[in-house]
Amino acid sequence: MLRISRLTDYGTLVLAHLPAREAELMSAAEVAAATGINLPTVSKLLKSLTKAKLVASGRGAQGGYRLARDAARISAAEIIDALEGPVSITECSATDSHCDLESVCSVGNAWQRINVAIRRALQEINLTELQRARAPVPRFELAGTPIHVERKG
Amino acid sequence: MLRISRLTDYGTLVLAHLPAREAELMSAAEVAAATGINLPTVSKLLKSLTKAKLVASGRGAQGGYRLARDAARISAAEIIDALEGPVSITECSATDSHCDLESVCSVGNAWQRINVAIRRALQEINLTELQRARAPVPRFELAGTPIHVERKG
DNA sequence: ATAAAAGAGGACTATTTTAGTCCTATTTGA
DNA sequence: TCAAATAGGACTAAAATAGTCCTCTTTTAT
Repeated sequence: MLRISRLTDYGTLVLAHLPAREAELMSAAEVAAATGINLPTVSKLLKSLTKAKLVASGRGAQGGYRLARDAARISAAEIIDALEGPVSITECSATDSHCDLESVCSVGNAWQRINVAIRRALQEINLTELQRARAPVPRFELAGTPIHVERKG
Repeated sequence: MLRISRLTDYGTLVLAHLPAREAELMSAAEVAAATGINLPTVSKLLKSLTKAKLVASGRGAQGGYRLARDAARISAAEIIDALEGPVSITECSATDSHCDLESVCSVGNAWQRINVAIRRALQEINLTELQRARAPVPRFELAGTPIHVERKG
């Protein structure tokens, strides 16, 4: 449930290894070597991330990639959107369409609202935080009840 | 993305239509009629929900289903777990295993921590709230920054 | 007793998503 | 002008999801 795809996970790893905004470009092959992910896959990810403007690219010899902005200005939500498209938690909330069950759907946009809330939270998490493997654990507050999230093991 | 499956969405709808804890049982066929979902699918959902103890069943003639507890005591997290299994946001966080990229994975359990946080939040949302189509919008607070989530349109 | 109504459980198929690979075109620097 | 790169997209393979169906057991009413 509530799963991001493996490619998005890899994509985050790729982003975490990329040179900073003003630094020298790094080729897809180098990124593949650094991350241990297959070159074709890295290449595909970098293309998507470039199209989404999270990554800047240079073509030709000595070409390559680097972050398009400071890591602190790249959010988890943007990474997900770039690699999976802006899909929502349920199908009918995704399309904002009228599904067959509409007339009977008392649940309606409950999941939708949850989805929005989660997405907002994800917008507050940036790549820098994703890079810090042991960063302080996030805290969510829902409907006034603060919830502290402990580390797993 | 962060998507729940369509079956989970349907499952929530089914739950929302089920009689309360002490009420009379409702057959799968009746639930199917009430929700507009195919009988085989409703049946499958109800079996899963029963196995997960969210729903109580009676067999034989006059048999059927009803909620096993008050709607207020059934959380969104439980619904997801019942219908999709306790899968986590990323693969390696799901298995707690050692993936090939471990040595290089500076991202590590960042998504994992996010996942835990989201799950905790989901535990605070109950079926009653899911039933209220226009309930007050949830608020998340992440890492000290309160985020208010407006209604969509 | 027995038949009918209902759920339990699981096997199976089809569909859809996701992942991964590869080919061709374009750009750039030496 | 050649080689090193990215851009873009087509294609295949694998996996997850959805949906259907069959058989067995339980319960109630006749």
